[in-house]
Amino acid sequence: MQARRPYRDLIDRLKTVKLRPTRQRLALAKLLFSGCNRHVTAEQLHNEALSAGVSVSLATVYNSLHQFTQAGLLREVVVEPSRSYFDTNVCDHHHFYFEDSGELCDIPPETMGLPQLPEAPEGTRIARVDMTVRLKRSQ
Amino acid sequence: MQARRPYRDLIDRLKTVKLRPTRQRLALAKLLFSGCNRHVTAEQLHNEALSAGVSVSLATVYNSLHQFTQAGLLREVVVEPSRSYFDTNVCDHHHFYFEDSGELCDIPPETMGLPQLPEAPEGTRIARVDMTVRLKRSQ
DNA sequence: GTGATTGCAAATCTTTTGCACTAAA
DNA sequence: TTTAGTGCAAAAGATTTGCAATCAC
Repeated sequence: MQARRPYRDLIDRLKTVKLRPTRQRLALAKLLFSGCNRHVTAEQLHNEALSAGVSVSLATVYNSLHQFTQAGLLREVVVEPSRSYFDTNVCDHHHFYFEDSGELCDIPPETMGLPQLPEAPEGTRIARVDMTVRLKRSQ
Repeated sequence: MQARRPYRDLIDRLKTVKLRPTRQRLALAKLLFSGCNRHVTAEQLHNEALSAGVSVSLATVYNSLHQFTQAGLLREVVVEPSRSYFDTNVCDHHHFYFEDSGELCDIPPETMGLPQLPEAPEGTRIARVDMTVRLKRSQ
């Protein structure tokens, strides 16, 4: 049933967060949100868009990624100095980071207990907890 | 007792990790290791050195920070895209990150239980676990 | 139409690099 | 003296910005 109006859902999704469904945003949203959860860098997404025949500038990719993040559609993950990943899974969860390949991957929540969190210091509240389990090839 | 040979300990510390105790490395080591544990960026440390009347180039600060890190004297902490912090506390521990000020601070280990870790995937081993509790001003 | 969005190229910021010079052993 | 370390200035990445052209409403 979706076949006849492939963009309707994405358009609604963008409108809901008050972003105009432009050609570029729609194409990027399609790449990001039509399949499984993903972890992408701006550069990767830009290349994917170009490969898919969508002409978007890298600046617009950055803008869109930040707008999507601000709107709660994406989450920014910092694991490396000087390269940001954007995660389409915005639920509470943590990451494996493969140091050898630079690949990022969700940790299935059921494989780890909830960490016992410390209290937030006076005058602050916890905005988010990020945990990264850094992996290396064994031996 | 240390007063008469203020640099002896630092010199030994550098020699132990096979780094020549040059004027610059000693000055940086002094700033980093003479007081309490610290979290600094390259830029911060460079400014401190200049303020202390030690002439060091920023390139040398970067080199030294990485050499110290490789030698296990420091630990690199990634909490922000495109800015690295270096932590003089190399024991297992986690961080509070004050998003408003960019300040980084150790979480006292006794205030949080050890998280139950997931198994490392086939063929990998856990190199390190980084947890960052991101804080915002409350209300 | 009009205000939001885009693309481009230039600017910015952090970090790294190449290489001649200097200093530690 | 010999090799490691330093400083500088230039290069490299990733990201951002300014602004005229374009597009969604």
